[in-house]
Amino acid sequence: MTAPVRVRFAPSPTGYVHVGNARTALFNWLFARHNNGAFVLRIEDTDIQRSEERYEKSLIEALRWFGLDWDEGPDKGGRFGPYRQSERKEIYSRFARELMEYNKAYYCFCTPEQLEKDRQEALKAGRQPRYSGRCRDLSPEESARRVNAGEAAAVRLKITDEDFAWDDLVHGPTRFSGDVIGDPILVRSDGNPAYNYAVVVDDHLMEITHVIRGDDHISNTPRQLAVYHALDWEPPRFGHLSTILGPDRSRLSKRHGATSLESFRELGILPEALRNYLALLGWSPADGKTEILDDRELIAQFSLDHITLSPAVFDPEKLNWLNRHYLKNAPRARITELSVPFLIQAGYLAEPVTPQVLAWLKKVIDAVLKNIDYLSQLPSAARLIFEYDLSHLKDNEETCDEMKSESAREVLSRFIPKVIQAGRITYEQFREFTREVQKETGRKGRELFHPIRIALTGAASGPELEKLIPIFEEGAELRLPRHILSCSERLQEFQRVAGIQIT
RNA sequence: GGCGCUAUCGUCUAGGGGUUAGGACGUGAGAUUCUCAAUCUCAAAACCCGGGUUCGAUUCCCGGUAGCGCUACCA
Repeated sequence: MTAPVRVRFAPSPTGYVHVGNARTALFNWLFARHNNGAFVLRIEDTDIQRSEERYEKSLIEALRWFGLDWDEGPDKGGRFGPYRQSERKEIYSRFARELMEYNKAYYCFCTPEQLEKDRQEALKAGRQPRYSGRCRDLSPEESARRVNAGEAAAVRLKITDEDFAWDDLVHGPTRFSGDVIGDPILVRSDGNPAYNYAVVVDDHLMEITHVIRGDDHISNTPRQLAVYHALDWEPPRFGHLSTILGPDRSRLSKRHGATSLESFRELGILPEALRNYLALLGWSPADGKTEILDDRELIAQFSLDHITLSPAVFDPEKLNWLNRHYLKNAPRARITELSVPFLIQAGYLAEPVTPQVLAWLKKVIDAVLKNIDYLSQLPSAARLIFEYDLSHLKDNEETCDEMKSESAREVLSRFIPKVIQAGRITYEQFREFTREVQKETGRKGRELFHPIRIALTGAASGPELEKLIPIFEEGAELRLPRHILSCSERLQEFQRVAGIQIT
């Protein structure tokens, strides 16, 4: 009987969650869920000031939006708490003291300036720039005296290991020579624990069994192994994930554009699309072919065996493709609801959004959804519904040419009066009118519909008229910040601007 | 400088000592439609370089190159 799997995600709250971190979180979550294990959220906030506590809130909110849930964390507790590093400082100093008692750690009084000087000299002499060990053999009495005298001191671990080896969950057997690292800092002179020390203490005490993290931590692993060894603790299994790169093959960062959970949310990317995409970045399902996987499939199929070792370039186009897929397949009611804030922001809707407006909006979404990659594109895709703008008719080559043609004027001069006279029309009536116009003018197909489309929408392209006409007619009766013009209102306006003569 | 990680279409990847090197995004062409899109069909597109091992290497080994990471009292 093996111990139950316990994994964790341990971000520091910085105000946004980078996709690289989001992917690490996702992989841990998938691994935990696949193995029916526990997923722990721990906040690494030792350096965060009080004023920045709100960051934790937004971090948790972003992870929730992303679709992850955790079994233990600062917001829900658990029997291994507290789950904030800032609340665990006594724990770190307790083990540091223990280590010093056993002579496995010592006070270091070197100043940062001194250390920097050592470093430069070592570099110049072509030596490895690691800690010299100056304070390593100070007597306990002298150390105590200097600390009592108020001298600033950090705590360093005494490295005794020959080398460090572990069987990496994704890279396989990995080995580092012991002489590449100097004695690492455990506790900084300001009393805060160093990262490589705090994670070890936390991971051990929280009984973490598998540490899945970015491969930038590979060379930190020996340091952490040294701490496990000194404390006589059994280390967890480590697995290191490759980096996510930007299109220029440098590490993906904010300067590459939308790279945080928050920014994808603002763009109107669906969390399930992002989950699917990120899961595929560095991992592939066993058949090597399936691209679209929901959470159930992701969890069922997830395995550390199929992790790619090489770094992956983040491809927004493929994310968009997945997002379009999920957008089209999600329940319309949900997408409609999600789209409301974007349309309010554009000034097309205002609170309160009544059930009638929502019902109508569903039709709008239905008409324009296939034209967009993500929800924030909705206002521009639906613009020709909310606004009837003829000002660009003349500078657009396509519409301009169209309007000049004899056949277009012929079609419209017959079509427009029919609609204006009828007032409100249904799509069936519209079809009747177009059939009549067809009979009267002999124009059909593109020649018939294109001018009508331009007259009705002010644009040469857009959703099917079959969908637009009821939307215009029903929209005209709604109370919206901006009145939606009905078909006949549009055509009256068109007549005025374009000067179509009615025969 | 030292140490480490990585290397298959433009991109994400599957595969693996003998394959027509598979899939997806994107791209191009065609079909369809009142238009754009969506959809469907088809197409172009890859094993970093050099040396071993081997009957045979894209696959295994070594080296090079390139990219990335670490080399902190950052996390």
